[in-house]
Amino acid sequence: MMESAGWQEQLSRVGVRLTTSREIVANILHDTQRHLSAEDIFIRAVQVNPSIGLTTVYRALELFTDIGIVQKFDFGDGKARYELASDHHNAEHHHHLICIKCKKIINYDDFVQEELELMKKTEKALSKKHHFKIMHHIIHFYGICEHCR
Amino acid sequence: MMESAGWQEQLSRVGVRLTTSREIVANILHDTQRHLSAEDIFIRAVQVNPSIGLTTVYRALELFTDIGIVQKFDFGDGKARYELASDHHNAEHHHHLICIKCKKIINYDDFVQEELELMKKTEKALSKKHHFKIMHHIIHFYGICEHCR
DNA sequence: ATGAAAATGAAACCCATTTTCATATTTGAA
DNA sequence: TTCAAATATGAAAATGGGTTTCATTTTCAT
Repeated sequence: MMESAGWQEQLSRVGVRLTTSREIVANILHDTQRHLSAEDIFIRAVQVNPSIGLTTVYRALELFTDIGIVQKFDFGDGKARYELASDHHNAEHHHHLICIKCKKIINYDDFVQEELELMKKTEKALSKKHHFKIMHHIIHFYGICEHCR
Repeated sequence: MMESAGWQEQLSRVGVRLTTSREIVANILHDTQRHLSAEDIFIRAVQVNPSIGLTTVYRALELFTDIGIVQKFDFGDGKARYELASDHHNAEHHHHLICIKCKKIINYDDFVQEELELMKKTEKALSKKHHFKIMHHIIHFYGICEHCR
């Protein structure tokens, strides 16, 4: 998979070291479309380097989230999920549809164009009104999936 | 504040008992504009009835959430927050602006009209496409507040 | 009033995440 | 290159929301 390009520069720009652990985590996120938990990522990381620790995975994820190359989500099942931020790499802007029964998560990107326009407008207004520097937004739809009816 | 009206009927309709614990929790939620955690609610509940247990508060909140009269949120600070659902009682439809540093939460209701239209359209499309029965949605904006810059 | 069903409280438990701390790795200055 | 300071890592222990268990109490239809 050629490029997980970008995150390296991002790290060094922030003055943080480019380590193999971090590269492994970045690659795992880069190579999936799924919504992985820290443990999911850890399990995959161990395949690459059996000596990696869960703690390190957590730390890499926290770092990436702080820098802004990863977005952390809570879908209500008690564990956080991580995805590459939508404005990085090959990740497309999208949102989530969550089944409140089985917790299945579906990505969708319908109406993103309209949504982005409205969000941009809203962001602008909110920034001004509340003096916030807005970094990103999330939209979650909760419902019951076909299978759980 | 006169009525926490509505929740009683809602409970009995679902075949659940109307207890004083539940009333206390419902009233606390009804009387605040804040975004209370289970413990916040517990602390206030104890003022009313010192013998109430934290467990009971959690159970009432879970029940209310399941029934749909309360909405549970995760703003990323490790504890869930609860609000009356926006289509009940005196609660207005609104969304949240969250400071990623100090975790302050601000309600906003700008552009809700446009937002609701877009959301309705999106919900319809998503329902059809993914065979989901959509119950509700959330929108969170994350950024840095004036004070934390 | 009364008993079966449902709700409660305290304590024990669970489990994702964080912290601690001793060790190892990286980097830049000499 | 070499070395020391800064940074990163892993294992184990700790933390802390939230949940489960179980014995007791409350509710409500009869």
